[in-house]
Amino acid sequence: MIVILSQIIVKLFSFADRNTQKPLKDMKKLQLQIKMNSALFLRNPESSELGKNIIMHSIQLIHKNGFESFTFKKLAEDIGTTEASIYRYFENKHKLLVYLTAWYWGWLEFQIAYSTNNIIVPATKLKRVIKLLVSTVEDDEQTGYVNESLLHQIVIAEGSKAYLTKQVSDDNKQHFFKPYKDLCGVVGSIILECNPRYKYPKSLASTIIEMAHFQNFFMNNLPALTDFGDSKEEKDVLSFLNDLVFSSIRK
Amino acid sequence: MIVILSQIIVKLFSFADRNTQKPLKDMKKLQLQIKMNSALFLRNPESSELGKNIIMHSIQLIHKNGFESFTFKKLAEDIGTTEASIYRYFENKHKLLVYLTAWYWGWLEFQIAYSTNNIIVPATKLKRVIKLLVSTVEDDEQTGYVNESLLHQIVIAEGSKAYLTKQVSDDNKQHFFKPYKDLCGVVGSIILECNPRYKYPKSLASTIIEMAHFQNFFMNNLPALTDFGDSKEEKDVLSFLNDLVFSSIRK
DNA sequence: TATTTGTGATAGTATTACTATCATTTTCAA
DNA sequence: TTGAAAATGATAGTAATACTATCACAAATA
Repeated sequence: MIVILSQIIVKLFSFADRNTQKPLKDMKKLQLQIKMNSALFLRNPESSELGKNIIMHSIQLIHKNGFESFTFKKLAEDIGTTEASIYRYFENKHKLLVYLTAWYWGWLEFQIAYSTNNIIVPATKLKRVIKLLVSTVEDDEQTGYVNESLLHQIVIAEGSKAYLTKQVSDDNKQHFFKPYKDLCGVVGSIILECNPRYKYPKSLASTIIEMAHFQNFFMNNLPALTDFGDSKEEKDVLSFLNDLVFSSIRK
Repeated sequence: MIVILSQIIVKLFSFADRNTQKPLKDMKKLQLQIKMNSALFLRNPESSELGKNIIMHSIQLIHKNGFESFTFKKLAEDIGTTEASIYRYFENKHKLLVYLTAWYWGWLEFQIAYSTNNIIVPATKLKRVIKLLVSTVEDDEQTGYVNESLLHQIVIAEGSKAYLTKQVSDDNKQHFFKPYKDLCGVVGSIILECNPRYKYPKSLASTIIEMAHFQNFFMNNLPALTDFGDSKEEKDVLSFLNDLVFSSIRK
């Protein structure tokens, strides 16, 4: 079974035994696949073991040492392959970063769609969304080679670098940031559901998204910029954002 | 006359004629000097022509080509000096970026102090502050070698890279971000003047500061993330932020 | 089984990010 | 005004980065 909803493909695999062809009970799994813009890569990393290793190990390495010190050479050594092989998948490390963040936004949009599915009251929906944006994610077993928890932290610390470049307009023309914009659109329309007369739904949406991450980063690294330096708790960021958002739209 | 207020030094120079020693009328100038953390440089760039050239040309080059493609070699060529000479002033380009952003925050704090000087009503003060944060600055003649207008745009597009690094905590220990934190403190206390019971003054302050820049960047580069993509006008960002801030603190 | 496709191994280049040395010029203090 | 100290320029060199190219071999596929 395959379900496709806009950018996300949900596959229900029935793993079968290689020899007997009988379905294996415990290997029946729901598998999430985020549809990626193919202009982001030279060869689809999902299509091979090496590709999946590139994603998996790049997440680990960027998380560990930061994007600046991350190189394809180090990644190759980490995986046990060669630099040249990695260049067959990604043109350069910038594209890889954009790929990773785009994947994250796509994944998050699915989480939001999934977790606000049956909720009718828009304000409740919006609260769920904010919570998802702020919260540390657990590693999602539905997506084999991606560690969402690490990726979340990468998006916090390095995500902005994906678009804070001179090529942002070119990249945008190639729709590299579509998942981010889609997410922003989804959040914006929930805001409008809450208050159809609110004037800045998209700007408020991007503010929530950015601040969910920046306040977290500040809290942990430059605590004087926040009011949560002592507690360092996500729930405080959550309270702040809820207060900010709902006082704006319920005026 | 020299006036010193926390981080800023205001010098009133009476330029005198070299020969007659009579003060020259039209050359009487107010000169602003931002006090910089000396751990940011190896040799103080304010102390020499070459140093001032480094600041002036680095602002031009980073603005023109972006921080990623900016190198000390290109800067040296632009100035007409050598790479080695530049390394005598700054350890590396990261320190230079931190220097430039720190300078900007210091300068902005002075602008805020100056322009809210005689205002009594806190809300009016806060509005002024938001306006200063959002507005394109005119090149300030009081600061010879710094083009504040270009620097403002650099801070918008590259400013976050000053702290989004693995060394952020080390840099913070050396007080590299003090000007930013001070500014945030100033804005936070104006917020508290408006409403002493508001719970998140510092987080709201950093939100205003970051969003004043990010919404501007989005508006011009990723307009789908804002509600101002059509107009592309600063006054719209201003309205959004005013709405956001005052509905939060006047609840 | 022949052919395409992907990977590994190796090599090579231009640029970046520095460090080092030494001669020359400028500054400043006695 | 002179003489030492400090700053700059000129040049060279190194290790790492960010790639590109080539060829042999293995695996998948038709």
